[in-house]
Amino acid sequence: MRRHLVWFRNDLRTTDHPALHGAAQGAHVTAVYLLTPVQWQQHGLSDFKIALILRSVDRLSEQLSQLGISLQICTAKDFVQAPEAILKCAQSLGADALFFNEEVAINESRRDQAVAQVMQHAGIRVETFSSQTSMPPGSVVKPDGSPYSVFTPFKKRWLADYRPDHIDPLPAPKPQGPQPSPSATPQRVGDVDKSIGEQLWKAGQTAAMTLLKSFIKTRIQSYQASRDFPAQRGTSVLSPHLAIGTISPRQCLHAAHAANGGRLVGASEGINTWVSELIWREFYSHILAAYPKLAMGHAFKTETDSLPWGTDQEALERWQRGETGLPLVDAGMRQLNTTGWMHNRLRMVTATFLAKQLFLDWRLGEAYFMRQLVDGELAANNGGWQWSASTGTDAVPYFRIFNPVRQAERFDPSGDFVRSMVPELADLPTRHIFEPWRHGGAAGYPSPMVDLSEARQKTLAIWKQGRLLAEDG
DNA sequence: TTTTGAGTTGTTCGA
DNA sequence: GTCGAACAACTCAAA
Repeated sequence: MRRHLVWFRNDLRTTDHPALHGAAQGAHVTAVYLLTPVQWQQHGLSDFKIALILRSVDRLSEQLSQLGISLQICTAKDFVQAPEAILKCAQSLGADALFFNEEVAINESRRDQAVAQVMQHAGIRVETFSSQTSMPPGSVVKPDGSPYSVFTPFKKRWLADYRPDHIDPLPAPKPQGPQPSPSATPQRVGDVDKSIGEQLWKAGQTAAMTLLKSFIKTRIQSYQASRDFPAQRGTSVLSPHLAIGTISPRQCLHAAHAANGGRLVGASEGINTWVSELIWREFYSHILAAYPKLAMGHAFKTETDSLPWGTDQEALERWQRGETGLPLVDAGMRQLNTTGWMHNRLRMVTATFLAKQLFLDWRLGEAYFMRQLVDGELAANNGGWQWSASTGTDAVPYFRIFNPVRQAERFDPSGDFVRSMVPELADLPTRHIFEPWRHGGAAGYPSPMVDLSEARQKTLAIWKQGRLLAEDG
């Protein structure tokens, strides 16, 4: 019987796993997961995310074991060492072929090309699949084959190209003989303990599916109305699972459409809006695949790279610690620091604050988010930051500058979210809580690091000047 | 090729 | 308090 090796990466599940499904057709399957601690460190992957990955690999190992599949856990220093490690594993198993799902990010696809080369050299076939998005990057294009750079036409095309078979998730393969005992990841990798965030972030595909089902059953209908209020549990919070692949976007779309009688049209506002958010994720994956320069620190709008972005380390650290003196900004940053996750509305508020009120380089904010987020994905994080900084595809106009006080009044009207994250402000009445400096301040809480009105004027002036310079050539 | 319509998520100011 | 205009034109996508 043929022997196939499946390499698991950002797809830590057994259901709707094209590579696993493909490998199991008439062959004996073994699985491998490669720990790359140095790569994770260099990439600035968050401790929350690393720990969630480790725990999810353990769950995966158990699931695979029930299917009679053994999961080998190997370690390589970084991506440079990856091809050799995978080859060794394949050869020791006598594998005929290697199966895996593709990743778009630049380092990952370089690594994968190197692996494919090494394998072919050794006479081992390589078969790749796509599952990070529902529609593979590069597949949703304009009639002339070029990529979309504006979301709305992309979404229209995506919806027009939608076919049920894009959405129907694949089953887990049938069990293949006796159950091997599951292997486990180490308790610590580098400085990271596997139990970090254990209470917050439930690992594995079963937890992900439970979360999806409860969201579809009880919250998706009110998603549109409640998604912007960080004090409410209005969003799905499935992003950590999507990031590490304990659930697939197809499974999410399938569940959303099943809740609507299997149809796409005529869904409720809640379902439509949530599906739209999943399409945003697909949009940014397409964008990153079409413009690899985005993964190398370049703005989509090239001319914005020459704006005088700041690098003030002290200002950056105040923002990072959540000590800017602007309550909603600080609440968002502290939510990120303590949980690894931040509500979408606050990602916009804190990102806009960094790029437009502090006029710090948006790349510094992007990198910090990646280093902290449990759900960090290069494509979506970069897309979101460039949107906020007005440097990206289909970005917000440069003069659209969120005012964190106004945003707090609109989206945290009771002040409860700020109170929950910023204990220094917990005793302030709602009418004082968003601008404590106007009411004598609060013990232990800093005064605002910028005057919002002045900062806004300054940013508008810089952009106007930048635009004039760009026109001059 | 030209034309036309449209573009995630805001804020401020003055009537 | 509410409302419309200004912010700034520009680029994209499709007919």
